[in-house]
Amino acid sequence: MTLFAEIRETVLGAVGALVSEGVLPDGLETRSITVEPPRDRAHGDMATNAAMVLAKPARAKPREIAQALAAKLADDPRIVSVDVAGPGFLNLRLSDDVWRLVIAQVLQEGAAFGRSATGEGRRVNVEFVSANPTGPLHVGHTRGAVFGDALAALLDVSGYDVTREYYINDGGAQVDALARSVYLRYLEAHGQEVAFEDGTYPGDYLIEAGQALKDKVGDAFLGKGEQVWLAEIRDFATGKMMDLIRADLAMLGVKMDVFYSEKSLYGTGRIEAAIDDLRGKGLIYEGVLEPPKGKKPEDWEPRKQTLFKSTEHGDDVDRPVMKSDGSWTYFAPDIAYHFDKVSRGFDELIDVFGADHGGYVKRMKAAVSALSDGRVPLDIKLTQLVKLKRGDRELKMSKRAGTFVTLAEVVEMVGADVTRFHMLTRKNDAPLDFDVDRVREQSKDNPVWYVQYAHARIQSVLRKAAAAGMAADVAHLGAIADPAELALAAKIAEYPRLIEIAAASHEPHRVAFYLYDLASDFHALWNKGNGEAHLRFFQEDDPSATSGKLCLISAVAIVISNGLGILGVTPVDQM
RNA sequence: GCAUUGGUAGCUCAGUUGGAUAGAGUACUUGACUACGAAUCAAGGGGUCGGGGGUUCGAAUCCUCCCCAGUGCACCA
Repeated sequence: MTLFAEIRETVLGAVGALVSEGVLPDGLETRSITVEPPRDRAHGDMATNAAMVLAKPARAKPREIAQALAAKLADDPRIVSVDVAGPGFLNLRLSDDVWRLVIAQVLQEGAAFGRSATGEGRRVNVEFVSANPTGPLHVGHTRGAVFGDALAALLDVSGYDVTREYYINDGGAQVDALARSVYLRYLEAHGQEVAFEDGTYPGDYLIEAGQALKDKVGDAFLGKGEQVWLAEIRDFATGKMMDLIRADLAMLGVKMDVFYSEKSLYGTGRIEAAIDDLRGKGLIYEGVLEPPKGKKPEDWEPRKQTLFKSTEHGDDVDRPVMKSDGSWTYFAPDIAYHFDKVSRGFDELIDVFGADHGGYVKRMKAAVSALSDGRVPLDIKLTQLVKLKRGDRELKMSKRAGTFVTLAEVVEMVGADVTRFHMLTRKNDAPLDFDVDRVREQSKDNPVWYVQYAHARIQSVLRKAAAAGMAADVAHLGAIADPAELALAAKIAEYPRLIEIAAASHEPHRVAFYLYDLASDFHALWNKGNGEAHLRFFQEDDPSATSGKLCLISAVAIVISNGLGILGVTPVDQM
């Protein structure tokens, strides 16, 4: 339980006491009572809205309830003062020892500080990246990869049982195009002149695959028709591309637990089974869709299709699962795949998509809702575009022109840590500028360095103290006494709550912003030591004060390290 | 036309899920190194939270209607 939750229990206890005394009526709804840090620290350490929330149902004035609660709360040894403020806020000031205990707790728990059991071991599947196996990952995929991985880590520390999963789109027409492209490279490896037509992939990255194919099959496919080689080259090529993609992910430090093949759904009755499940629920029918209003496709004509009644589960129109020629649409295997996820017993599903797939969200949610009878929630997180820049120059991405920048290139330029952190300095659904020059800057313009610098500074002090034979010792926590020091401790105390909120909202970027704030508070305290010598962490002539203050900064370092761990960034001891 | 994501300081963006006088960074101005790492810090100005209406003790946040921008819109994935 976080410190805030503990104090909230205390507040609820005070409410209960007033109920039993008859001051407040019984049966009050207390769910919306919150205890949180006040926006302005001058108001105190924590604030609760209890009196205002209870005022209406209790038919009493908020400030009167607040007064009564204040009297009760003042009895708690951890609370040194309670003020009624504004419309009925209760501002609590906590004893210094509360913060010192938090520091002790951080030192004791170390890497476990901030972990919680709020997930209650629920099984959650996070599907992300899932790029087509037709080439290396580019910067767009990078954002999805970083976001998904950090979200998975966030859920992991919050007590969920997390599976990281990649869906390989190896069943559609694009892998046929890949196979044909590799065949061309294969011919090239045999010294033939080839031309890459529309619908093929002209990228250089397939040259190696063509050569490898030649090494494997020799001249067996020369002069042969597609029916001879297509299936085999398709498998060969997608295998090669997945090797490439795995290597890209490894560069970023992303490890998938499951790679799930779309192809494995075909010819195994699994798509049929999924559709049958929907049919059994009366959600499959033959019908003709209305043409979209406004912009009508030029070749539109009424066609009878097999449709999924997704409108029953919140979609805007019903969606085709089978084409008029009797083959499956791309949506059918996706339904089967999510049916499989539900069948595997996950309690929650998360899909991370690029923003260009936003139009796909409702039908996917409808499918999961129908397949699981509303039991399994599916959250779909969209990652917006990344605008890659170098200074003022935008690096335009064009697949056709072959000028797209790969994940590997970005990581080689700036490193995995910088890439990961920077990708998380924006909310997932806000566009992101990624300036390869700026992110390498070593200044506070650059949040990565700023946070890393705080960590390195702390290690520097710890090294210096160690050389003088001093180390952190919780026996001297009393040395943390200045308001500025206690404020930093209070910031540390917010960390577990921040993690809970970030996990609940599926928003890892909150961790990055928190770390920046924490680093900022630390740097501020450091500089205060320039003017006020007693605030310096290392006191040459006072070992006991030093060992107490070292506890404080060690705790900062631990929290930075834990937070960076969630983001997948390695803290540095020296810069 | 429909759906969807955005619109917050000159610029780039947060905003603790409905809380108090809306915050950072950047830029600009002015200060702090005989100093635990100045790769840092402190101070200052800067806002009709796109606009109107509604819900209530209380709205950047929820509802509704407009405006602007990105994305997507039957047998392609």
